Amino acid sequence: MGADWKSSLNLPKTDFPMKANLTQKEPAQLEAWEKGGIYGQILASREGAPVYSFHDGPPYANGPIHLGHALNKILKDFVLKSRTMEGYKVTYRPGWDCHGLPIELQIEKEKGRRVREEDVHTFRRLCREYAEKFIQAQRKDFIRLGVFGDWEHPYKTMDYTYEAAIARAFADIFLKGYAYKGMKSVQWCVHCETALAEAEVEYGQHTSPTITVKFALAPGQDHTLPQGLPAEGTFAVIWTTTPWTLPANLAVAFHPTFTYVGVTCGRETYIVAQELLPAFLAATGLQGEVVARFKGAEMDRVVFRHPFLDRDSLGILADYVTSDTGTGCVHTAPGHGQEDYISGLRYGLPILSPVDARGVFEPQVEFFSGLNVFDANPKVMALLKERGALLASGTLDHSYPHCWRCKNPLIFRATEQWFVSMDHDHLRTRALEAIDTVAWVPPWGRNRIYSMMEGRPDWCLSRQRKWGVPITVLMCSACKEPVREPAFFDAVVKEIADRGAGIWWEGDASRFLPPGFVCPACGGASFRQETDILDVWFDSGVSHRAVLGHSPDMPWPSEVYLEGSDQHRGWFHTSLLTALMLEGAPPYKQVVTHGFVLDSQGRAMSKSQGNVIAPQEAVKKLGAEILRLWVSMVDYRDDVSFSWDMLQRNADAYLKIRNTLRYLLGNIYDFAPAAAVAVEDLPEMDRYVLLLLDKVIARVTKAYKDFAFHVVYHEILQFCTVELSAFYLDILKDRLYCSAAASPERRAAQTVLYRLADALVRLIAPVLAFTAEEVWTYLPEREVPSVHMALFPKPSGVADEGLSDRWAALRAVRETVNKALEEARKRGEIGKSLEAAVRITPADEAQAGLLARYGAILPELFIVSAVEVLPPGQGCVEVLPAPGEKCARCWTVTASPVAVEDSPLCPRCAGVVG
RNA sequence: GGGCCUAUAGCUCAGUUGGUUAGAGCGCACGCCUGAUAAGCGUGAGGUCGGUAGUUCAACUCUACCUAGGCCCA
Repeated sequence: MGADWKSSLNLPKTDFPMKANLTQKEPAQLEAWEKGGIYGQILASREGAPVYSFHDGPPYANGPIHLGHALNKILKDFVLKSRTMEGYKVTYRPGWDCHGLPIELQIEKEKGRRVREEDVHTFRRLCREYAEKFIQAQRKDFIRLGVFGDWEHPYKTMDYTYEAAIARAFADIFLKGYAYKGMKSVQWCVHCETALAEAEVEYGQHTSPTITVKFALAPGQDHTLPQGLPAEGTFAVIWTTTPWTLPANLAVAFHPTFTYVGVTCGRETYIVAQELLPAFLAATGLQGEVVARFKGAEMDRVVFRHPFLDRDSLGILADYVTSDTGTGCVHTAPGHGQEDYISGLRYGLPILSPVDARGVFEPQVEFFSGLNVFDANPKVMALLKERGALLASGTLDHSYPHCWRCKNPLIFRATEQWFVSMDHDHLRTRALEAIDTVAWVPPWGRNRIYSMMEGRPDWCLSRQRKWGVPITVLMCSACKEPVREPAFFDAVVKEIADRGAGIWWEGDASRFLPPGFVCPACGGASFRQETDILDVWFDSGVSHRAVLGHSPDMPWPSEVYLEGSDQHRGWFHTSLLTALMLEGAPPYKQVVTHGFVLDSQGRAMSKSQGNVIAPQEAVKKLGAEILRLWVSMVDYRDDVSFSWDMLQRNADAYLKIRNTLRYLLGNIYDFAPAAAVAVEDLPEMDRYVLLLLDKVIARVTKAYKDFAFHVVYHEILQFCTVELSAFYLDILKDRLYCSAAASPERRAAQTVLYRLADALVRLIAPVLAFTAEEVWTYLPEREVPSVHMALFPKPSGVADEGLSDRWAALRAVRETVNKALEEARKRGEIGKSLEAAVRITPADEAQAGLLARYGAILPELFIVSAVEVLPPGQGCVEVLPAPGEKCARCWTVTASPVAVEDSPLCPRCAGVVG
């Protein structure tokens, strides 16, 4: 037995645990951060630094957070932390969207419908409490993810000050002339006498009457008729399941590309889609001869006559016309159908809807006034029959919308609503131009929002609901003109700021008018107040104004908006519109979007599919850090997959990074940065590694800047595994362990290890927020108490001078040697590589020159005991058992052992211990 | 049905303006080490680049269509 040489080695030493124990350590770290006021400290450390304005898109305060929320907030945290480490002062004030239908519905479900109807103030209080409850729950979960921010002072769209900002924004838009009152067709329950949102509609079987009706071609057409179609005795034939909507008929729609025929049956000629001709003939029992054949496009603006009213009905074109039922000619009543409404707008038709809230025809309606619409169906049919316009009738069982509460069938009814005009002050044009001044990440976002903006109708702001901010408009009872008195709005907004938007329902809003105010238009002194509330998209759409521009740390506009790609239609869209109306410029310079979280099969997560994974569960099982690492791993610009399997594999990657850092820490336990070796005095391999580090620093910091976090992940992991663990650190072991502790060569290695640790911990900090902080406390020196207050690493600035090329060539040789060693190992000739000596025949002079130049360090580089380089030849590597004796200290096989204390030692080790 | 988008090894990503045998890490298999040890090292096996048709001397890369999936709209 030789002496205990192991104790003479400088083996790694660190208390930094190999096992992360994240699920236990993270809560402790969070507590420490909170106790130390980390967020405030970071801001304080950036006093006077340039400001990076960041504005949070508010999640809806309804239900616990899901993976999509986690993805979004973690991405935001990457941005916040990385921009901070770039040296900016970044304030993060999270927000919540609180008003709106889903919460109303939830309260109605919990407390019953009466609550809403009986007392608006109680109802609103319940909604407010509900939202607050989920804000607290979501806030807790967001904090748990390691997201830093001003969680004590988030913005909530139901805050009185925020509600006042909404009302102010509406007032400004209104006073600038963007808002107008118009008609829109909505789903309406005649029993509940209310408009219904899409979420309140239930589809169920319903039996409707069907009628086939002819519309005569109007005499004296401006249009050239298709060839073969008689100018007289010709009819377009429509088919409908809602006879009662015929009094509101204003058009007949044709599909522009369908083929239509004129079929002559007796003295009359009927226009129907060719494909539906057999069905038409079967239904009517007619027989006929096709006399004309033409495209639907030819019917554009051809005029027909209403079957029983003294009114024209315009031929129009529409893509939604189908050829599976009916006749291919579609009865169009813009006041009674969604598609009809759109067509009506396009053709400039009035939105006629002569039906009141109870579903009763208004007095001016000929034949049917005072009748309930459903009761009117048979009467309409009778009248059609009387006029000879009814070609066929029957019934149809089909899916039809019903009220989710009273279960009665719904109707479409045009009602008065407030709109934002897309044309006022060229709003649409300016929006399109503004889109091109914004940087969209990924770039296709530009096209997406552009085409939406290009095609969208006027923005309907009205909601016939209670949980929201009222449209604070007063209208003259006499002439119906809205009041445009600025003092009125000032008074309303002030009152809302003090006591909340509920004040609108506290009696007559005329109290906000200046004393003695009369209608400027007619002199009337009596006013009626608007009862609608604002679309919640308006609430969040003005967040830039409610939140930004009030303090120097959060200037308007935001540098970036970062949300899911669905927000091209949502928040990005509405925010842009409000900003252009209010400020004349977009509220963001850059828009970053992420995709949706899908399951491992690439399918959407849904309760019905049972493939939902909760972020809370992932945090509980593996820790927030692993979830954060997952976010950084995937390319979020597409949809991202999530599965336990993936997360588990990610935990392995985490351990690789963690262990690499642990090894670095373990080998600098006796190193003081003051003892660092100057870069120019470092061995070439050490300088080469610093060069590699510089490249990683450059690539990673650029990736952060470009929001390309998955590049960060892959760069770091690649660097830790390939460059460090498998190459540099493996080779360095001999030097670190066996050299004299304070020897220049060991100090050189430690200089590099320290730099590596210091740089890596900073580079990973935005992603691995917890682990980086843990590592930070183990560094021998740190200029700030938290890694999150630190800056990204500066490059060492090592000059290349051919270094990377030469070392790339050396590493190629190393690979060949490894293959040869593996073969020898397979033959059982060696175990570990130190048992081997290699003999290299270079392939050419160039390689021979390279190997000659580095001859002295080749054994170290290959981790073998001896290397012999022969004259250039066919390029091969031979592996032989290394001749000599195994050094008892460093395990290298040495040809010239020295006996020290009965042990054979290599000359180097003999020198070190002697 | 329309708009936008995605599809490269089991997983996550690379693949520059079309140009040799499509790369990496993880995972997997086999082996080594036992002085990073619930660690470390080495070697290896995995892909007809979603499918079909086309443009081209040449296509993972360009075009069209199809399939599967996602978001938004209807």
